[in-house]
Amino acid sequence: MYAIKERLRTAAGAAVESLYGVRETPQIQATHKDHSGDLTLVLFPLAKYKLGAVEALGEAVGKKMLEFTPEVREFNVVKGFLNLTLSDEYWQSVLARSEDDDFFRPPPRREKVMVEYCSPNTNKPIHLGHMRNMAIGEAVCRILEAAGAEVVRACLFNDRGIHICKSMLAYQDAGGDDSPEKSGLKGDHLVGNYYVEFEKKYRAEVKELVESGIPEAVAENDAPSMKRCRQMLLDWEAGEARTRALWKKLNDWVYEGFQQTFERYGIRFDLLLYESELWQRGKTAVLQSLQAGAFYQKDDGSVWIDLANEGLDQKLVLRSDGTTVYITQDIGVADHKDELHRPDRSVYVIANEQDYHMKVLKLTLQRMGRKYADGLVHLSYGMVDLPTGRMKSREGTVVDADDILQEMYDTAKAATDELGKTESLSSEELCVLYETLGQGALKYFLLKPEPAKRIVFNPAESIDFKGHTGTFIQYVHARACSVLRKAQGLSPDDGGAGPFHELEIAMLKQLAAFSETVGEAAEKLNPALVAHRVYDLAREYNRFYYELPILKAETPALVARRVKISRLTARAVRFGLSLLNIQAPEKM
RNA sequence: GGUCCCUUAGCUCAACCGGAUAGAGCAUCGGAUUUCUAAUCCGACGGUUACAGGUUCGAGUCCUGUAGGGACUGCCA
Repeated sequence: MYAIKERLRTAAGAAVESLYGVRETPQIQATHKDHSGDLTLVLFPLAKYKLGAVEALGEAVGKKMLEFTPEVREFNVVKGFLNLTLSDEYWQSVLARSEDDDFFRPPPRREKVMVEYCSPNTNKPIHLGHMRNMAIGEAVCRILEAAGAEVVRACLFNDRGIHICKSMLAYQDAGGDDSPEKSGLKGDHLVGNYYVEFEKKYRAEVKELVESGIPEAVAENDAPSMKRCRQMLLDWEAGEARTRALWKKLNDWVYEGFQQTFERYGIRFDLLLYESELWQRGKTAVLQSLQAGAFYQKDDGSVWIDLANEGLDQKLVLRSDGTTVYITQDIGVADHKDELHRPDRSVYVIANEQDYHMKVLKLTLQRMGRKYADGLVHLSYGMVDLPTGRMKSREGTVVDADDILQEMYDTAKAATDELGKTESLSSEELCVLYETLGQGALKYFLLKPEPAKRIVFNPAESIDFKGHTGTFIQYVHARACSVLRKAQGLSPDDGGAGPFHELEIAMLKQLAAFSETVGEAAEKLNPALVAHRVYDLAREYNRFYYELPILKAETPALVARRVKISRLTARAVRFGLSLLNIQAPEKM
């Protein structure tokens, strides 16, 4: 649709200039559904030249278009809107081009993009919030690739720090020789359980101290478990052998658990970054920039950046004892990423609770003279909340990723079995199907809303399989595939099939609009646009399928054309879902 | 106090650079299968786009203000 829109717009601009001598290229958009036509030129802006009534201008431009633009079959004017109807020859040419490999792809972008997403802490399992992050991150990668960009998928493991020591400490105290093999638990779940154990014990200590009259803030600092935890962090930083060995053992278990979840979810990273290897790198950079005058130092030795000119506050970048803080580490990681891959853009898929932090990071890097900082993009998304509010691991209200994947599988199985139309599938194929449907529903649920909006997930209500869902779209794929299976051996020649039915044109419009949507989604880093497009296309096909005979159409040529539209639909749906990291089943 | 995000039908979400009578799904009610997969389709019901101003041929969309919800603003990560 790119090409025709641009052509008509240019033609209209030329018509306006030849008629009135003014240079004004009108906007073009899809024609409103209640008016006849396919594309509409908006002529209101011509009013400012005082050339006469806009209706008269529309008539004149329309006549020119009809005369000189073969794609236009007829036109009508409503107020300042010039509605154009495209010719059957044009639609025939779309159909002829449709088999091209790049029919659904936008003009290629020449850029290298690094996308960092997921980035979990290694003290507890992945939860539903990460799943939204991964759904968005992976979809953005796939969309960018479809748009011709080179993509590097990066994941940063927050594998060191006080929170890691918490699970280590609890394991050291009560773990004995517990292990994933012995407990039968995935490594990340096992370690997560010890993290919860720590929090329980620690909270009890704090409560006891508070009851003995100590203020809560002091109690939180002075509780014995917390003191030991801080000591453990110091030991870790000093490289103390036993602490390091324990750290490595638990983290390796966690990584193995994460890997299983990533695989099941259909995700693989190109670049794994470990905070434990990079956390000190930012310090040198900060000290250099301090000398260069980008930062200032207080009397106690701490280093700060003043962002008052940008409407923000002062921000600490190095502690008085010379140790690093979160943003120091991020500076180091950013340098590291740039050095490794020199991406044109570096996208951070991180929840909107870090909007402020990411703003500070970008400004700080710019202040430090990092040219690559201009290419930093924070892809911010809303959190996944429960009806009761935020998920809190401490309170045990997190929705675990592995649990929800299993629940989706079970729900898909129950729904499929109830319908009972899968006799032709083997038990292996059925397992794949349940997984495909369960994840399709889940991922679509996570990707459908605009990333910026927060999502409320109610564990008591299962995610829908009907209506505006992933399942609906998958169903259309299965339906179209069924038609294609039955069409094998029929003549593929769609020549002379006669004028297009309006429902055929509606389908062709959806198919032709696809590449434009992918381009826009890549531009805006917004998978929801693809999600909506593929749904609209699926809905249109259901109408087409219901209203028109395909295999029993009047003539062989017409059968061939409608089969071709079905094949295109299946291809578009498969492609669109693949951009969302969702599988398209051939039967369901 | 400061920075930012969100608010559209009972519920969950759309609305392409500002464009025509704001559209879908769920729920409710009614209809469609001798025919290519009914996880579907068609219809009905449902709106002062939180509120008040402003900009203009035209505002859900842009600007200002107000209200409500949320996040951040730690020598935690």
